[in-house]
Amino acid sequence: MVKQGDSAGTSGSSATLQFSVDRGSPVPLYFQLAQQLEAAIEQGKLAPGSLLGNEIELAGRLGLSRPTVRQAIQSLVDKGLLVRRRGVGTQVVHSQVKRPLELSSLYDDLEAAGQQPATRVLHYAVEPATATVAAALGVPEGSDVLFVERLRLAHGEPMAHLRNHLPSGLLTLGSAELERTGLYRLLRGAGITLHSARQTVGARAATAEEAAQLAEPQGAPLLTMERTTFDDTGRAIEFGSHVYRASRYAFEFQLLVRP
Amino acid sequence: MVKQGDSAGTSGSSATLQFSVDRGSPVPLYFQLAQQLEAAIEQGKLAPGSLLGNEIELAGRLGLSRPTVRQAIQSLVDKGLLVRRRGVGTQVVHSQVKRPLELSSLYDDLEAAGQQPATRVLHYAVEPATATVAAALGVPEGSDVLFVERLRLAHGEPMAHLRNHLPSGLLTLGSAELERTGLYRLLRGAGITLHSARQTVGARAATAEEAAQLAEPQGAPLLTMERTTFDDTGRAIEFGSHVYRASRYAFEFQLLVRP
DNA sequence: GATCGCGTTATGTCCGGACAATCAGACTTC
DNA sequence: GAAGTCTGATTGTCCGGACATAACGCGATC
Repeated sequence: MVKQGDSAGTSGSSATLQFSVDRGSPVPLYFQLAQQLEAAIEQGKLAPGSLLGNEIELAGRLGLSRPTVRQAIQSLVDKGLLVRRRGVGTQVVHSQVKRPLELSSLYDDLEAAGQQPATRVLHYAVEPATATVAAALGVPEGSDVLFVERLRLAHGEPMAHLRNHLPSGLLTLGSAELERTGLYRLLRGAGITLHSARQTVGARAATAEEAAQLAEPQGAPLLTMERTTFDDTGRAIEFGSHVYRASRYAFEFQLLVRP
Repeated sequence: MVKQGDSAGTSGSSATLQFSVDRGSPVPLYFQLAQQLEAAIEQGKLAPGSLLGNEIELAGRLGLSRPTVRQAIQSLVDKGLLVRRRGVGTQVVHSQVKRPLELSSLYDDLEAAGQQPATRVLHYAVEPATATVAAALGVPEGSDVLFVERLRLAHGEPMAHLRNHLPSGLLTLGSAELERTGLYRLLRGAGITLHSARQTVGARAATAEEAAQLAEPQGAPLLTMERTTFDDTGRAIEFGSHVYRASRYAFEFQLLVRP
């Protein structure tokens, strides 16, 4: 006797959904499937908690091999969208997982939130590296580094004060480009592949100068972040030392537990 | 003609290192290899920047198949220890990558740093959920939740003020256990598998009460963190609202770019 | 009626092979 | 001498199968 006993009947199980792959496309098959699964999850076509249907049957239905299907599923497990349970199946996770944590610039974050970001370049010069900067970037003390000081605005109001040091000769970026977009986008555009970053987030009271720049009362609490970014060869690409108005900004992120 | 042309001869290449797997062991072969590779990297036996040697040859030398070797390598790539380059090979990354970001409690962090953590339980009671707490935990407003308020000390000095809300009936933890260890360790010990968390990190000035509890002057900048933790079924496990002395504590973490 | 054992079902691990895509360096050509 | 071209090396993708292992539900047993 067939009855719609639980959620499997009402909310779309994968058996009812139509996935398809294009073998002529240059994009890998597992990636095509992963994209379609992710889209189905985001659109609610795959209900949270619902089973995905077993891999071997799904592979047969799509004309793919099981390793390929597994690769697609695994990539979504790594993103935290799916959970596998041996003997049970693969389930869509309930919670609202967005992104584990992107290496993104403040500019992109603000733009994505529709905050109309703008940048004012306060300082732009090649200077000898101080001891702190040299240690962070792994270059000799006194060697040339590009020092950029910027004020980031949203809706015309100051949000953060950004100080960045970059090894000289890494890329040629002009002051004009920095007014237009974020630093990370410029780095990526220059063919540099960002790999990892080491961050420290803290808080302190605003100095008189900072208070004036950020339109905050003196001694107001500020959120601070220091970050050193590395490319995939291990070279330090950038050392940033930023302060944010705590009244206007907070870091928000998701993190996953490695199984 | 064979000459030791470059670094491969001097710094330990994988060809000279002896890896071995035990087929009788219940631990997966790819995991055994991954552990040995990771150990070799951490001990410097595999120099940063050095090539790992091609997969197919490594597989043959160990008596494994290429997919198994690839799985081992892939797990280290995910950890950020290795970088693969098509047509070139697999390289050991230079930088000091520790951990992408663990879902750890402050207690464990302090203990690992040898800071002699201690906990003072200020409040411990089952109370009806407020609107904020109910929304964070996904339970009806007014339903029973366990409310725990703690003061965390390091070397006998106050470090943070921790407020946690847990859905009632999830686990039975006594006030005594909370004095002894961290909350996350207790949760894991109760068989709950932590999956993901949503965090917000900000800063604000200390209230009079907080200042007194944390031995800070009134209005001193504090680092704040709000965190909701979920298990792998998507249930909210815990909602925490914490403040840290900014003069004594900062969040430090590594993050990787998803390729 | 409660407990134990067993089979079903699903993922986890592993194999051996095949072809394609890409990178670096040597070679050729202008 | 500088530019483009070819070639070898190495990872990326994909296949089809095999057995192991864990979880759940069912029945049989006590």
